[in-house]
Amino acid sequence: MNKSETILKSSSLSVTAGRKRILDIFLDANNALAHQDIEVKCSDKYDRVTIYRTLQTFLEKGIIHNIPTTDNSVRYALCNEVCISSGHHHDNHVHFRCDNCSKTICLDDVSIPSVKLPTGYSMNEINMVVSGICKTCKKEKVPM
Amino acid sequence: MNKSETILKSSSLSVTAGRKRILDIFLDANNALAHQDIEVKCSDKYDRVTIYRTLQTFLEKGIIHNIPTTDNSVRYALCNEVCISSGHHHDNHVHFRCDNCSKTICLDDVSIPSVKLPTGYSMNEINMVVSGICKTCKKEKVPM
DNA sequence: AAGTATTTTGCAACAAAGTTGCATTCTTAT
DNA sequence: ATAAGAATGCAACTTTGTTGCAAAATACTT
Repeated sequence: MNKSETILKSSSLSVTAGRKRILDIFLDANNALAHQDIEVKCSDKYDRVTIYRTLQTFLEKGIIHNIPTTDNSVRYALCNEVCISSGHHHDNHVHFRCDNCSKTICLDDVSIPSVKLPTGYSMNEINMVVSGICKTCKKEKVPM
Repeated sequence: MNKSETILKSSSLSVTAGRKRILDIFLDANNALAHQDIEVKCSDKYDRVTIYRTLQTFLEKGIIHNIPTTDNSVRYALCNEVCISSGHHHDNHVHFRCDNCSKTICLDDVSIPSVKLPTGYSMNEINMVVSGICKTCKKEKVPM
């Protein structure tokens, strides 16, 4: 039983070829993926509608979390073990979006600092997205 | 010369009825607006395409800024005077999205705390969106 | 291991959101 | 007042997202 299968079972989802495939795509990726990215990688085998529904299911089960964007193309990334095993979100990390390669990644080690809201507001979730130049792109520009 | 006209002129944009209207909608609003919200308020008079282009122009001129969302419907809000007069963004405030009324607002007085990125990353912009229950919705639930 | 109930999937049809080119209209500057 | 340039509306189109339903796959029971 491979990893994707284990995750699906532990989230009490039935194991189907499509779900395994999509989950594997996430496991292989080193950055957050938009619906579009997934479609490109497997629309030959799985229907667009299936991808929508699968992402929705994964979100609800806490297998992936979404990252807000400013360009109407929400990104999704695998949650950490804690989220997956508990079935709900514990993510508290900063996301980074590279202005150069436009990849979005989870900075698992950078946690979101707390903020004090004005009186009367109560807080549920915090989302923080930093943009700039990523490690890889910076390296590629400094050479020689 | 009213406010919208002043803003347009100071951003060196030509003053048209459509731009004035859309800008007035923002000036009147006490929360961030999605394209859809604007369309509802004026698609009888102005074409959908014009709204897209106007928002794009306002963004580029630093009249409005966009707020990332997780539901593929970016919100826009007026920038503060500093942005508008300087022609580029100086926003550094936290945004709040109410889970109840789903309005998004700028918390102009809450500034985004700084974060330390891992080595190799350089920072350009930070975006922070907090969700929870807003002042107004909380009040409405506590009565009697 | 077979049969059945339940879930998931694919398809089709549709609705909504966003884009592009071009002719017309409006602004601005002279 | 006019001419040059910019903005708008329209049409056509592409992309993105949604829904209902029949067929297929999965999981559960015995």
